[in-house]
Amino acid sequence: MALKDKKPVTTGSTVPLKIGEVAKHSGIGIEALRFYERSGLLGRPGRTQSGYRVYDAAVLKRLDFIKRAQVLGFSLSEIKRIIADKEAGKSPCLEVREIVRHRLEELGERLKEMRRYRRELGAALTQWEETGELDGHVCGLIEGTDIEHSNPTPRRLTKRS
Amino acid sequence: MALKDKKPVTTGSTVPLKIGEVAKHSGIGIEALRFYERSGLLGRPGRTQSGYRVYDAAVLKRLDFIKRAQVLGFSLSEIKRIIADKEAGKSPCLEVREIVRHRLEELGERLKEMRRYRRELGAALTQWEETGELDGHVCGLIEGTDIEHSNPTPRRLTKRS
DNA sequence: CTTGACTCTGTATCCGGCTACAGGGTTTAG
DNA sequence: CTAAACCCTGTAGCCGGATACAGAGTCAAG
Repeated sequence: MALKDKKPVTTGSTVPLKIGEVAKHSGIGIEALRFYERSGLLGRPGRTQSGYRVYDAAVLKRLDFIKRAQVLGFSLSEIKRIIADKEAGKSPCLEVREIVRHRLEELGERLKEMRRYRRELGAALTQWEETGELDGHVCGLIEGTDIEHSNPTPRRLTKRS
Repeated sequence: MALKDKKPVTTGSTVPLKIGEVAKHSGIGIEALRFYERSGLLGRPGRTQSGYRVYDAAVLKRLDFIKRAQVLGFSLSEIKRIIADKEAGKSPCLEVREIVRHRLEELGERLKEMRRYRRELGAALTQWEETGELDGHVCGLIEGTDIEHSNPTPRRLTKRS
């Protein structure tokens, strides 16, 4: 206690954050942070002698990246690979390129599909908002399978059990 | 490679498909079909006296709808609501409109985000494919948290059991 | 009749991504 | 000194969306 490394700070920009603070600033939740750590997304943080995690403010950027990537549809394990490659100093993200390119393609396709569908939906929407009726577009897609076919519960004519 | 129309396929007349056939034609898998049924997405099909499910070919359209909706990010329970409303003859999908409109908005936003990010990623990709180096864009997003802060596992200086 | 493909129900399992909780230690303000 | 507010580990649970398997009945061909 005589020597508290509490806040010499100042070195670079390493303001030591405890997990709760990280949670607050990142909006990610303590449990999730630990979960990320377990999952290898964060790289283990420093510890105080008593075992408390101490984070460098930079972790916030990382978390931000993670969130963004997630929103884009990257899975945690992909994100992990991306980060791992980068971290490992492995030449500029060899497989990351793969992942990214791949994602990019998928992205493109989903974009197209979504746009197409959006048009469809949007059209149907306005159309039936005006008419108060829909004729076939969206709900037309549902159409059929008239749910009311079943026999009155013939469930067990045979004697099972 | 249409369905075997061994029977007059006139209005709603049930070309009886057994679950396996439905699975094959829809590409959805027997277990999943039963799961959907349990989840209320399909409305219970007819049964033979022996209890086998008998589907009307129309179910294939429904399944198609489900798949499409899923791809678009609708959850099964939303899809269920949509279908339920339609089925129930409830006036033209009142809440469906809500759902759809809502989705539409979300869709729009995600589209924008995705496009933005795609640009970023794409840019970084080509750039570092040319230079063989990346300088900051994508991987720059990762940046920081230099993983190597930890003390050599100081894990438990205190004695905790 | 026998066999093999198919189906039934019910329960268990998986995966991803968290979240909760129990049962402790630590820090700090009063 | 004490209590509150943190933090720790470990394990369990949840939700969505399936998937697997066991154990039994059914059906059609040979």
